[in-house]
Amino acid sequence: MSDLPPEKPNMELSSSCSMPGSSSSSLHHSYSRKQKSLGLLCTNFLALYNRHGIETIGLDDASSKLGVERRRIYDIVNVLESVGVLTRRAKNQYTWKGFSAIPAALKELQEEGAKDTFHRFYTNENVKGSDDEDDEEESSSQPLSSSQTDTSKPASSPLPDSSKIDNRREKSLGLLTQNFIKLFICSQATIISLDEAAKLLLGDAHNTSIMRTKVRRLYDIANVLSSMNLIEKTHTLDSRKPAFKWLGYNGEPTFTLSSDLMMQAESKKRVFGTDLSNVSVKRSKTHDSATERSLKMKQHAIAESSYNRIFDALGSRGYEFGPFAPATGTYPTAPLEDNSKRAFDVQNLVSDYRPSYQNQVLKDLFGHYMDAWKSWYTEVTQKNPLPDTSQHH
DNA sequence: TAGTCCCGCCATGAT
DNA sequence: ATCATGGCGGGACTA
Repeated sequence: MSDLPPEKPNMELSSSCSMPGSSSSSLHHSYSRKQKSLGLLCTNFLALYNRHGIETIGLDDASSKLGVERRRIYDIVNVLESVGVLTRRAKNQYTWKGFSAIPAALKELQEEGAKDTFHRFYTNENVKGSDDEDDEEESSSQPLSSSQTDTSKPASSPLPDSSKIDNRREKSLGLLTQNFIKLFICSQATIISLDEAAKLLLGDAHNTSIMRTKVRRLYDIANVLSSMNLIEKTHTLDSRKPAFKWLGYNGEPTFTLSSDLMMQAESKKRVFGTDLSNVSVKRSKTHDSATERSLKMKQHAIAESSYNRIFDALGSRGYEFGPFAPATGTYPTAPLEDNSKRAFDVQNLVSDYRPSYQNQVLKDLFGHYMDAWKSWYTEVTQKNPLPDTSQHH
């Protein structure tokens, strides 16, 4: 008893229509999906915990501070953990590792994917109209030990259970995230559409249903990975289909609480005299220049292993290979703007359970933001003379 | 219309 | 049994 306090969601949508114009429910605030996106939530999550002093994170704490159901926190935490940013410490508790842990995690994934000639999709399954072969194991740190790769089941036995757990783990968001990332760092692919990724990760499971689900999951993953700036949304060069480009770890980006969250705090209590409305440290991002550094781990030519084979099999239509090292900012294509990034609609949204903490936390954060921003700006400015293009007066 | 992907039911694992 | 996790997919939103 700690949940479901505020409201009992009946079925149906509660916040009826969004149709502007007619009707006269409320003044504004059309329900916007964006402000509830996993990506935005992740950004807020990081803004909240990505700073010195944070050592452990409680799921309840995160849940209440961010004003979302626990379920969503699990989603975020799972993918963050798969990249090393977090580690599960105990029930309800995670240890913050920070972005500095990403490089090592990526390297491990890279090696992991390189070796281990994925004997993936030994194809076919049997029984059950649904197939779905996904091997790959691994998780933390172990010198390879293919663990218990079941697959020794034929014969007679409805499969006891030994592999039942693996089955679950197999479909976990965390593992999916790692495999998704491996697709990029263990091959020359630079741009991959979620559709292709799903196909690749699945063993060619034409099953539409499974595909759909997998893709949904990939969207979730892509959103949080995007908010960390590890990937970025674009389109495949050829077909204009939406896809994601691997950016790699380029240093830790700056995170800012979504304005609506800030607004909540502000409206509740103007702690700060001046208006912080125009702080918008946002917009920075590491847009273009990010490319080059990403090939950091690209020098491993080992990739030609099984992955490439898979890519071949599917035909190289969708992806964007980058066999040549993009010397310096060699962008294969136009930046594609899309800067829309996350949206910060500042409207409304006052509901929320436990408004308590907010103020306090946010207050803290602001100090942090300013610092973070300043040091970031300084760093960037020094590292790169910043010829011009600085839209700051 | 084709993409996105939020929402929360409910199976499953931990206690 | 209760509580913690987290698959999963219907179908509402968006572009």
